[in-house]
Amino acid sequence: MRNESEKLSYHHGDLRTTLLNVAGEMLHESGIETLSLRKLAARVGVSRTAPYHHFKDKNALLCGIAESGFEKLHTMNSASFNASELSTKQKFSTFIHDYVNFAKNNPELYELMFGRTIWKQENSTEELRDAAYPCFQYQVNMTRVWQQQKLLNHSGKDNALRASQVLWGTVHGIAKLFIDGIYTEVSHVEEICDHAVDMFLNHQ
Amino acid sequence: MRNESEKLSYHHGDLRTTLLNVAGEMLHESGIETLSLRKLAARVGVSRTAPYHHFKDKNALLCGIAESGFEKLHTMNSASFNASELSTKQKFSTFIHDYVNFAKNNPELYELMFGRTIWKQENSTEELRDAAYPCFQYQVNMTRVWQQQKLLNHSGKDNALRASQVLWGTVHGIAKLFIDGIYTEVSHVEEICDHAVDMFLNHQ
DNA sequence: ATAACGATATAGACACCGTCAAGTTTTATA
DNA sequence: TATAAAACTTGACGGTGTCTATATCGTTAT
Repeated sequence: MRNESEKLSYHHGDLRTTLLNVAGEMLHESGIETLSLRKLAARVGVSRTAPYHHFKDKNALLCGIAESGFEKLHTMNSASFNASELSTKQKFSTFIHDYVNFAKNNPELYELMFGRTIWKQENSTEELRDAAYPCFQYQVNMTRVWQQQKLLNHSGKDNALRASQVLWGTVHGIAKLFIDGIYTEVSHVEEICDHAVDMFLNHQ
Repeated sequence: MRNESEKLSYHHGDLRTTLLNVAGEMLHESGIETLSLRKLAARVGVSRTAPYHHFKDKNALLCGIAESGFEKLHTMNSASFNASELSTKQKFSTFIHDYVNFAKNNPELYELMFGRTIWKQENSTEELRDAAYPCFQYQVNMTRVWQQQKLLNHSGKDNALRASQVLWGTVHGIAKLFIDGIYTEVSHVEEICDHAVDMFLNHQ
């Protein structure tokens, strides 16, 4: 057990958790580009190489941060989808808005969660995939329900997987265009989301 | 004037163009993460700091590469939109497929063109913006025409800018999910695009 | 109680990176 | 032909991730 007076002891006590938390803070504050293991270690008050006893490498640490992001996103999605006071149409609209707003409010975390840093070239850890895949799958399940309820515009054949990939592509794309600085007028986010909802709904 | 026998002269002769071309090759070969000015200089056969006489910094070089990408994309978009043998519906479908395929076939270039490296924090050069903005605007113009021809599903009010932002978001998002390694089955690209077209078309 | 051991933390070193400053060589201009 | 400008060079600095070897602490077995 550690207490305040032992702060300067050789062993930190709970370095893994602290690293994840502080790295998350630094990510939120100044972005993934400037986040370095050395600065993280300095801020935590530990040597440059200490983090390597808790994470295989920088990538593993990043995966750890992203992991908690997926849990957060998954929780958010299921909360609105199970909100009994919302109509089906409202649930769909809420999904679109919530998703993009999640990205808007946690831009650096979102960038990390869905960026090539983690996913390109087999960089994702098994733990990360275990957190991410159920989150992806949940979106497919929601889409299936919306299709069954004839909520979405389409010509004939239903395909929940393909439709969810298009929907996800849309929210992901809108989010990315804002996060990466291509769309600069953040005030238009809600309007664009409203328009997306309108364009996908079946108006017959 | 330079010729083959003068390859080893002190002055390169056309270093700026060569840097852009070789950097473009290296980008295509192994991605933006591993592209360094030092390796580029070595491959061109010039000192580490020589590029700085033609580009303010690494970012300016990257903007130069991206610039040509936007010209290529703009050309592609206007070519299909002006193809007289295509129906309106076919033009819309071609836009969606072509856009995503452009990204699929030039993943690293696309990543650079629309990535935060360039757009975040005022990194884009004026020349880049002069190439990119007309390309963005063209997509708005195409969308306006599609709306006027009642091609797109929606409830009532037309808004070309907002609709084009949603469409762009969709193709951008689909492209990014593939490029960044989240969607791994590249063989499904065409199917997803077909579905996107179907979901956006007015089927009445 | 103490010896041994594994987990945790450390400093040193290496190979990269972008880029600044100062100096050299070539070309263009007056 | 003298001078200035443009193109290119080497040297240096501070930053990065991460490998290796070493030191310390906490726990567990004798």
